[in-house]
Amino acid sequence: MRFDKGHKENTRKRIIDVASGRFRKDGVSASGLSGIMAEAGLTNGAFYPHFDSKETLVREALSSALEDQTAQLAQGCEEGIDIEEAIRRYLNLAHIDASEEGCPSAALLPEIGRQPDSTKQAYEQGLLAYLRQLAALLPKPGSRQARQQATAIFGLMVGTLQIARAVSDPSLAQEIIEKGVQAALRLAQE
Amino acid sequence: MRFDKGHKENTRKRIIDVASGRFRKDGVSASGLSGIMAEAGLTNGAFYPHFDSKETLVREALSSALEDQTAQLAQGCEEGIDIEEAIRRYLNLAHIDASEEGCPSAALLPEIGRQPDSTKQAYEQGLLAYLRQLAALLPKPGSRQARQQATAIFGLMVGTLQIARAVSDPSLAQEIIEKGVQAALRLAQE
Amino acid sequence: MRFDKGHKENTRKRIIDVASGRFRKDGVSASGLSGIMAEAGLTNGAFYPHFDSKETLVREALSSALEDQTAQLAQGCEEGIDIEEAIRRYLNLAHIDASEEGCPSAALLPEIGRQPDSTKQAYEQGLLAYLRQLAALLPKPGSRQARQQATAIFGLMVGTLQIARAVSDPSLAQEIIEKGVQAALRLAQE
Amino acid sequence: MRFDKGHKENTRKRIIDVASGRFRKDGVSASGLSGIMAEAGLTNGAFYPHFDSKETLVREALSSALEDQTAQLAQGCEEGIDIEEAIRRYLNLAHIDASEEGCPSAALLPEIGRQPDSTKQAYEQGLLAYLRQLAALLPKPGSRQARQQATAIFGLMVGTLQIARAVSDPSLAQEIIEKGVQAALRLAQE
DNA sequence: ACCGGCGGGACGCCCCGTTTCT
DNA sequence: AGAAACGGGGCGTCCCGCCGGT
Repeated sequence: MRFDKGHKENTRKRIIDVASGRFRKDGVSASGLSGIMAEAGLTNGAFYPHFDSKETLVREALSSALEDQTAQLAQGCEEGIDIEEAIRRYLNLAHIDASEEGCPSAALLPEIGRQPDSTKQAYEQGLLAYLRQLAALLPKPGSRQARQQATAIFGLMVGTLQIARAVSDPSLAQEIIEKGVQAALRLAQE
Repeated sequence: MRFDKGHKENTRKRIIDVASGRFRKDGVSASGLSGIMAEAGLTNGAFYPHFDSKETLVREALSSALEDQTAQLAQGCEEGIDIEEAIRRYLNLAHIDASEEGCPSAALLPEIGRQPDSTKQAYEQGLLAYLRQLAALLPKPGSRQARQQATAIFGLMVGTLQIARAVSDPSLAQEIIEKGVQAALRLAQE
Repeated sequence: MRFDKGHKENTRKRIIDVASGRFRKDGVSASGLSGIMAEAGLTNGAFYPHFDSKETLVREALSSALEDQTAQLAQGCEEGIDIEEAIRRYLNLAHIDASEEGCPSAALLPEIGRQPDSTKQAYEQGLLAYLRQLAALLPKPGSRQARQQATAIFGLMVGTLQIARAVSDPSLAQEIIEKGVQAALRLAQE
Repeated sequence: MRFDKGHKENTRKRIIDVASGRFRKDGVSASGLSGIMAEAGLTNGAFYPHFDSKETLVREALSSALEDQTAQLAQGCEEGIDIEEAIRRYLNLAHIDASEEGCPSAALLPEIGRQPDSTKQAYEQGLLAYLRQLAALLPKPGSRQARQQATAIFGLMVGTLQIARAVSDPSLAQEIIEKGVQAALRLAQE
C-alpha cells in the first residue's frame, strides 16, 4: 500500500539520498530538482511537501553524507583499523571516480563556502564529528592535539583527492595520491 | 577605422579577467555569461566572436588565474621569501574572504574535476608550473622529491583553506588555518 | 463518534470565512487554496470533501461576504441610520485599508465579471438583496425608482472606493473619497 | 528585415499592446507571460531584454492603456462631443463585452490597488490626465470643481460598468447601464 | 568583416489546483 | 479528514545563434 505509516519519512530519506549522491557527483548548483525527484521516482510537485526549498535539501543532504562518512569511519574503527589504513581507504584510486558515494568535503567544499550560514553550520557540525572520529585513531586520542592533527590530515587528504580528480593524466593522479598518503602518514606520526 | 588594432585582444582579455574573478567568487556553473559580459561593459552578443562557448572561457580563465598565481609566487621568490613565508601568504586570514582574487584551485577544484578533459589538461599545465615554482623554495629545488613535497604541501594548503572557508565560526576557521600552517611547515622540513 | 454533528458544517463555514477574507484582500486568482486551508487550521486534503473545486468556494465565499454586507446594512437600518450615514460608513477612510473585511464588490468586481455564469448568478442575487436594503433608506423605499437610485449610488461608491485604493497619494485618496460622498448624497436627494 | 533601426522599439510596443489587452481581459495575475509573448509572436526568452520583470510590464501596459483612453477622449473632444456623449460612449453595451479594449480602470482597479507603489503612481498619473480631459467637457472647465465633478462621474461610470459586467442577466445589465447614464448626467449638470 | 543587438528555446525553482489512498 | 503525490504552469535566467549596422 502506498501510504503506510512512515511512508513519508521513507520518501524524504529517498530524496535526500539521491540528492546527496547527485550533489557530490555534479555539484549543487548544477543539480536540478527535477532530476533529483525523477531519480527518486517522484515528480516535481512532490518536493515541496518535504522541503521548504532547495537550500534546505542541500543542508540535509550534506548532513546526511557527512553522517554516513563518519559512520563508515566508526565502522572501520570497530574493525580495528589503524590511522594508516584509514588514510589509505580515503586516498584510494577507487575514491577518485566514485565521487557520488565519496567524501562530501572533497566534492563540495568550495560550494559549501558559498552557501548561506545555516548550511555552513550544518557542515561544521558534521565535520567536527568526523574529525573526532578520525582523531580517535591517532596516538593521543581525545587530546586537543589529536584533533588538530586530524584537521590537518583531513585537509591534506581532501586537497590531494581533489587535485587527483582534476588532472587529466591518470598516472599523474596516482602519483599525487601516493605522495599524499605518505605525507598524511608523516603528519600522523607525531 | 573604429577599432584600434589590438582592441579585440583587449576586449578578450577583459572578459577573461572578469570571468576569472567571477568563477572563483561564485563558481563556474553559478556564473552567468550575461553577468560577466555586463561587468566587462559589453553585451551578450559580443561573447561569441571571442569564445566558442562558455567552456572555452572557463579554460582560458582558469589558465589565466593559474598564471597569475604562479607569477605572484615567482615575484615572491625574487623578493627572497622562504617556504614558510610562501605558506603563510597562502594560508592567510585575508585569503579566506578574497576568493575572487585568491587561489583558483581552492575556489574551483571540485568543479574542475567535472569539466571536460580539455579543461582538465589546461588545469594540469597550470598546476605543474605552479608546483615547480613552489618546489623552488624547498630544500632540494629541482629534485623529484621536492616536486612531490610541493604537491603534498599544496594539497594541504588547498584543503585547509577550503575547510576554513566552509565553517561558519570564524575563530574555528582561524584555528584551522594556524594548524594548517604548522603542518605545512612540517611537510616542508624534510 | 469523533466529530460532533455540525462539526462538518462548522469547518465548512470556517473555510468560507477565511476564503472570503483572503479573496477580498489578495484577489481570487492570487489566493491559493493551501494558504486558505492553512489559515483555517486544516490540510489541503480536507478541502475537497467540502467543495467540488475552487470555483465553488469562490461562489460560496462571495455569497457569504455579500450576505454579511447586507446584514451589516440591515443592522444599521435598525439603528435608524439615514442614507447619508450609510454612505459615510461605506466611503470611509478606514474602509480603504480594510479590504479584507470590506465590500466584496469593491474588492472583486472585475474578477467576478470573468467568472463562470454560476458565480455571476450568485453575485447577482447577493447584489440585489443588498440593493434592496440600500433602497430602503431612500425617500420612496420599495419603489422601482428607489432601487435604480440605489444602484447608481452603489456604483458610485464602489468606483470611488476602488479609485481611492488605487492611487498612491493618501491625500488624493481622501479628496476622492470626500467628493464621492458629496456626489452620492446628491444622487440620493431626488 | 528583422533588425531595422527601431525594431526593438516596435517589438517592445507590440508586447505592451498585447499585454495591455490581456490584462484587461483576464486580469493581471491570471495573465501569463508565455501567453502574452506568444500572442506577440515571440518566445519567453525575448521578454527580459525588454522588461525587468512582469511588474514593469504591468506598469507600462497600464500607462499605455490609460494614455490610449485619454487620447480617445481627446479625439472626441476635437470632434466636439459634449459630456453626455462622452458618458454614453463609456456606458455603452458594447463596452461591457469589449473589456480587452475598454477602460483599464473598470477592468483592473482592484488589482491595481494591490500592486506595488510604483505601479500605483503610474496609475495615478494616467488617471489624473484622463480626469483633466474629462473635466474639459464640464460646465466650468479647468476649475477645481470641474475636476472633482469629473472624479465623481468617473467613479460612477467605472462602478456601473463593473456591476453590469458582473451580473449574469443581460437585461439587468442594460438597466444598470441606463440608470448609470442618467445618474452621471445628473452629476454633470451642476 | 568585426561587433553586437536581439531573439530562441530550454530549464531553473517554486507553487498551484486536484486526485488517490488511508 | 488527513497524508501524499501528480502534472502543469508561474516567472526568471540560462547559453547560444542569427542577423544587420558601422
